[in-house]
Amino acid sequence: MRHAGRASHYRGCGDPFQGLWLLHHRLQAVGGQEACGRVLGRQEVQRLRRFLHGQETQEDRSGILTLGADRLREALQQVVDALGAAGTEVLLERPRDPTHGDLATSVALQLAKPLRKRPRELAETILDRLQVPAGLVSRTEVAGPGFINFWLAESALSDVLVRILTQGSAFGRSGTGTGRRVNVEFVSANPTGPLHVGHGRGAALGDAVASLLQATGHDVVREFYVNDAGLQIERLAASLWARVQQAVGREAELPEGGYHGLYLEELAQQILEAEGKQFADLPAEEGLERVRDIAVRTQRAEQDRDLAEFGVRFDAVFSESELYRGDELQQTLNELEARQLTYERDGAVWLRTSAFGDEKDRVLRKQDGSFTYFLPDLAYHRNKAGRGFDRAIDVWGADHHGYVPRMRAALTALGAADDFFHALIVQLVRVMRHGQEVRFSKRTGDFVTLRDLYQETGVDAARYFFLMRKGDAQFVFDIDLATKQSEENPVYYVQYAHTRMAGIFRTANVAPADVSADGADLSLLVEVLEQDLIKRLGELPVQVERAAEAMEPHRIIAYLEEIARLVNAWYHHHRVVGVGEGLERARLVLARAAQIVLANGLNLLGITAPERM
RNA sequence: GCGCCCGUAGCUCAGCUGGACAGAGCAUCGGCCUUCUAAGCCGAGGGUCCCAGGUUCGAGUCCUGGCGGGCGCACCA
Repeated sequence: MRHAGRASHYRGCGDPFQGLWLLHHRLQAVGGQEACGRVLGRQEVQRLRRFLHGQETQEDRSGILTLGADRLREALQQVVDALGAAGTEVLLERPRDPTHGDLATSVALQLAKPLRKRPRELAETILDRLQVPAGLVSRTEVAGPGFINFWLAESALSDVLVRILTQGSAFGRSGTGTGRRVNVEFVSANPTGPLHVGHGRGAALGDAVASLLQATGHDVVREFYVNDAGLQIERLAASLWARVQQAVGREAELPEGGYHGLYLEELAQQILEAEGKQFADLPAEEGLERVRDIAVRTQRAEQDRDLAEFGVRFDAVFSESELYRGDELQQTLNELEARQLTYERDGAVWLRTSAFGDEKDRVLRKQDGSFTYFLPDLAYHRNKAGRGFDRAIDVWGADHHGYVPRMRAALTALGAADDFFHALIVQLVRVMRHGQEVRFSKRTGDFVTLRDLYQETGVDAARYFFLMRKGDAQFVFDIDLATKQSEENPVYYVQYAHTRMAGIFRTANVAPADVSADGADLSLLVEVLEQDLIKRLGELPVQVERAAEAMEPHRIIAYLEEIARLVNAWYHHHRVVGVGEGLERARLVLARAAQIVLANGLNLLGITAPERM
């Protein structure tokens, strides 16, 4: 096991050009439309839709609320630059404390020293000079040591809802990574046995990271690498052959370092049933070869089945044996030699990885003339680069983290860009059941398989649990908690919020997809919970970008739990159906937006968003 | 011995890449189902952010040194 875990109803403004007027103002984010409410005409919606669509690839990245924070940031930046601090980048953040506004910046604090001014005075100066895009901000203040806080105008909020409903399942996507080709390699379990819980964590993480990268515009290939050559496979074959012999009553011993798992005994039985008892009489050499092929095929098929049931699909499966067939090992070696990066010592061929940041040089070809595992791995990653990938992301188990520096060093030696190779390290999983740790070990045959796990907990629960923690944190999987179909189980919380939105549409007798902002007066959404929820819903694209950049899916889980909490609270305190036509329309829009965000987020993680539970 | 990761509430873990009083879930205690699913909502208690220095206007976050836990240090894969 190399990679272990590897609008149109008018409200009486009487202006025949209201639609255009509104549109213009919305696009310019000029305020003053309060008197006209925020009733959207159908044309307006369509034009806004086109506008939004064209903007998709140039998303703002700084802001919390998508359709405006960026302009505010730029306005601030202009003031800062004019003050003679051009090197300082203005950052807008959402304060933790809501009494500090919707957006805040600490530039005045940062600039106080270099400009030799008092932070609060500087903040006032910045505010004086700031040309706040009107219609976006309703209030500003200087607070604390010199923070500048902004409160968003209501119109900015309804823009968020329109945007979400308009984009639908595409909401959350962006184009940050457009044009970048990324290979995400994960699981990559040896075909020597069933996938275990550690592989599950790698599978959930790799798949989610791949989805995050796709959502940000990257061109992604999910790849599975099969170590179908080498010592482990020989041991597997020898183990299976021994089991075949034992199954016909002969004395046979498993090889040293062999595989003791029950699955090989079962496979031996199946082989004999299919091939007849005389199979055991084959000459050892032929028997071993037959049994090796059967073992690898069988194990791969089972792994694929388990992964498919777990909801993971690979775009490519790459076999180590392809490298041998294509002579790529030798080519890689030749290339390294040509670059004079190798030398011979003690009868072995070494690679000067230490010249590229590794702690010591590494052997490529052993004394006995055979290659180390390092060379095929190198050749494989060279192959990835050759296939045109800009980046190669590998999900590895923590037990291989020490392998990262030499891989990076070797790839640098081969001329790869610094950011070409990136290893995502996944800590091994400990499994608890009934308060006791379940040990698993492939060799002793005593372990919890991935299949056991998802059959017991369900795929959604298993994936959720794997993803709710940072990959490189040690993690205890509590089977009892994951299995509980009750409020104690965190998996259902987010799904339930989604289900409740679906319930509203059932009661209202509308198809969710038919809910539209057209004709809805979104200014009626005045409740605190509603406004908080809207602000947070608008963050999805930013959250996805950040999670993709950090390659940390657990951030999406944390965000979704926050959304679910706001949704559940809103649901509990405010009714939608039967509260009066106008308000009901507006709230249906909000419910739909919430449903979209929850569904998009869950789908990104490979978790279903059920209509009913 | 060296390297990497982790150390935050009783437990499992977040903390938006240095911001304003440190959060969630579970567990504990109290309240809420004639109304869109109570798998829910509202509230309470609970903290030396491992320790000690340092950088900074500001540190859970960055630096150094300790302590504790995991993993790794092969001509094994």
